[in-house]
Amino acid sequence: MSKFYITNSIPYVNAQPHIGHALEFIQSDVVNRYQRLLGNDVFYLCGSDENAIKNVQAAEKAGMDIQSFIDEHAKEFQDLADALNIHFDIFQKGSDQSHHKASQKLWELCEKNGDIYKKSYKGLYCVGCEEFKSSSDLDENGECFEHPGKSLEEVEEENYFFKLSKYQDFLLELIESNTYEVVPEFRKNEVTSFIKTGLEDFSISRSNRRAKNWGVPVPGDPEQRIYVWFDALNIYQSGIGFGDDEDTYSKWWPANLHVVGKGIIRFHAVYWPAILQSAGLKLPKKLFVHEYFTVNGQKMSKTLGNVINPLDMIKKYGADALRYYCLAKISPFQDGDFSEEKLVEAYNSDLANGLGNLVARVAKLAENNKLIFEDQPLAIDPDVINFSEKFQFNNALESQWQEIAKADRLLNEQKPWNLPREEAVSVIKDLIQKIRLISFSIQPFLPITSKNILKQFSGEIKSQSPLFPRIV
RNA sequence: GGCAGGAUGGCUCAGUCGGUUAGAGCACGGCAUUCAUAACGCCGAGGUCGUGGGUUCGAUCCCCACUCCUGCUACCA
Repeated sequence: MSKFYITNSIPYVNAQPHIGHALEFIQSDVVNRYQRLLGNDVFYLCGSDENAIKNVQAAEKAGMDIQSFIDEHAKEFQDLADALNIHFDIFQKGSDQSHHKASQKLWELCEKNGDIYKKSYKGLYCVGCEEFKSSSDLDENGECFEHPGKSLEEVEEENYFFKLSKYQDFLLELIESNTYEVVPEFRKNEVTSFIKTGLEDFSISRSNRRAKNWGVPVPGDPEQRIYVWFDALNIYQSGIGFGDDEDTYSKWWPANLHVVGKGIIRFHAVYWPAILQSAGLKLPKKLFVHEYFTVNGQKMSKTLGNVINPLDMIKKYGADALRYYCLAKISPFQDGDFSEEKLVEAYNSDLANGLGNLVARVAKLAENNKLIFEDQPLAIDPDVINFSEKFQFNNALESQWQEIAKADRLLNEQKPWNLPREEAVSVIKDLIQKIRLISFSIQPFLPITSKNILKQFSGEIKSQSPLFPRIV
């Protein structure tokens, strides 16, 4: 048994969770549960990035004080996890004092190593938005979209920078050698080609004015706040006691796996290991990068109004149905499309007609024969192990659905309902064990369903109401 | 613009280190049928493998050009 520390990425809590968050929760939870099933000692973290300026702005817009605004939204993410039957060992909030301390400690370690220095930052400041804009935020006239006609001011301020450039060779070697492994391969290539274009130091603080006095104060400089990434990534450490509970920290760190969406790969594959190396801390082992959902073939966006609330889907179809769709019906390494129609299609064809129906027919046969099943040993199917190790959740499930089809065919061939009792019982017992093996193997994917089936197929077996009633 | 990846039946994808009839699942049609949730099983229809050239006895797979899509090309996260 070895320890396994896995992190979900840290959701940004300026809005409600959408179906994309559910996707990542589900994927990381499968790894979490799979590692536990293997017998490893697992710690599973999620948290919330709460120190960003956008949270402050979103709170102002909502007319709420920042802390309540953030707490409310963070709660929504935790509720989503609950609804999906996901249990984080910790949900580390960025506004928590323990996290503030941890971030200041990380800062001090990097500073001690000479990797933090002050430099002036020049940028275009929009008075209307009260924030700096990059060229991509501006229209063809060089003006902010929300405040056309107002030209931007060029403002200069002193900020602290992190010497990322110093770690260029180190990072290239780290990623290329898979010492810190980026999965899938094409994302790894993206990272190495990015590193090869040359790394520049990046800003890790903001003036209090720009930060609106929100966030973690820079140690020894009360005029500045630690800026987002340096702080947010550190939730992975503060959540396990960094700077506070060294025993717990040293038990779990480094992370065996960070799970992230493609949008934040650079921060995890480049900034983060550099910061840790600078601080003299251990580096994470692996980074799994997943893709995004489109909805009915279109990008999700608030303006299109096609944002799907995963809680609605769970209420209507159940957590395992949503889990199944997210895991089986899309490739983890490609954008997948979500639509309620496709969810229902998958539900009916695979869960109701496939797994659910097989369980129902075998249970009824067992009941008719007054069969008592004595437990036999269970093991994870080698295909499931093989695919799960590579995060190919879709292939893992596909392999088990082939087993389901095989069992259905076997039933049709053997026709135990026509056989004398003794022969029938032998066939049925064989099928029961096959179903139990399938259920056991899909436990990380569909935990509730798996548990229900194993419970039903133990001891005296009775026919029960359908696991997945067909949706008409 | 540069780099990377993709374009295969209605949908989602697999595949061919170039070789007689290009596969699967879903959806669809037919047959059969109860142990089962009008479910399972069997059978079937459905593709000029993005476009135009080239190499070859032969290309969906190799080469060139083009079109379209996606990602990356650093201080919004």
